Amino acid sequence: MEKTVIDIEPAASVLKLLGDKTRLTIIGLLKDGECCVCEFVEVLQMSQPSVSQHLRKLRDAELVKERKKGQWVFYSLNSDHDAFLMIEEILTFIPEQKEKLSELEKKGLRICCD
Amino acid sequence: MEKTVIDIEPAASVLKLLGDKTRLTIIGLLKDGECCVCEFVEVLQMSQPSVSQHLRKLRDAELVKERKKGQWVFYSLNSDHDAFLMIEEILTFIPEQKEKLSELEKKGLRICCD
DNA sequence: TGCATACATAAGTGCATGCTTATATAATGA
DNA sequence: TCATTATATAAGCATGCACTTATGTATGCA
Repeated sequence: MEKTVIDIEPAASVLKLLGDKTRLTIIGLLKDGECCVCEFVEVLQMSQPSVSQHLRKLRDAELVKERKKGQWVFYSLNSDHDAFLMIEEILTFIPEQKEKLSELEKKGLRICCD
Repeated sequence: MEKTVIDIEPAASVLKLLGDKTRLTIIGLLKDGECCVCEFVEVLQMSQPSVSQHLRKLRDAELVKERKKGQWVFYSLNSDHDAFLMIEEILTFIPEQKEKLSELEKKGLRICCD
């Protein structure tokens, strides 16, 4: 994929969205594939409405896509976004988040979403 | 320089600071060398106190260093910061800001600070 | 049909943020 | 010494933001 220059204002908007611990963790989790809302709630140890509201911001900015399957909604990174490469690059600087998901599995809490 | 992993929380803090049009522009300008406050004021077309307050946030986070020379204060990127490499990487995705400085010079407004 | 589950949305609240105006500090130069 | 220039800081204000609680919506299943 070709590296695109992102204007200051949209770039700042994306960075602002990433500039929140919760959302940065969400994006970090999505690096390794899609997740459903209930997984975020478990991993982040936050209320469901709070998580939903963060996801809405990310979706409004089109940083993530949603896929509905049954009663679940799966979120994933939107690789078509202008800032996708920048986000991927940023994610190389933060710790792997998928470990949190495997811990979930150990606890048997990743029961939903299949 | 060795690439360091930055924990989620400090990473989010840095991204939050960059997630503002004004501060992102300031950091972009500093990529090409140090600038003094009056230059920022001219380039950004903002009030001096507002610029100073943004610089203070960047300085409090140690993203930038200051150097006093006469009545001027020159700011520069702090290459010792844990997030320096990440910031440099992010800057490769946004437009060059130094053009704004050369425009200043054309206008003869980069008179101070020598 | 009715209940449970997964998720979204709305409304309210407290705190953070970015600006403005006014003033302080510090260096320079007449 | 006094005015000027460069910068910082303080206080006030309007807006934004992240949370909570309460409720709405949609799907699945007995």
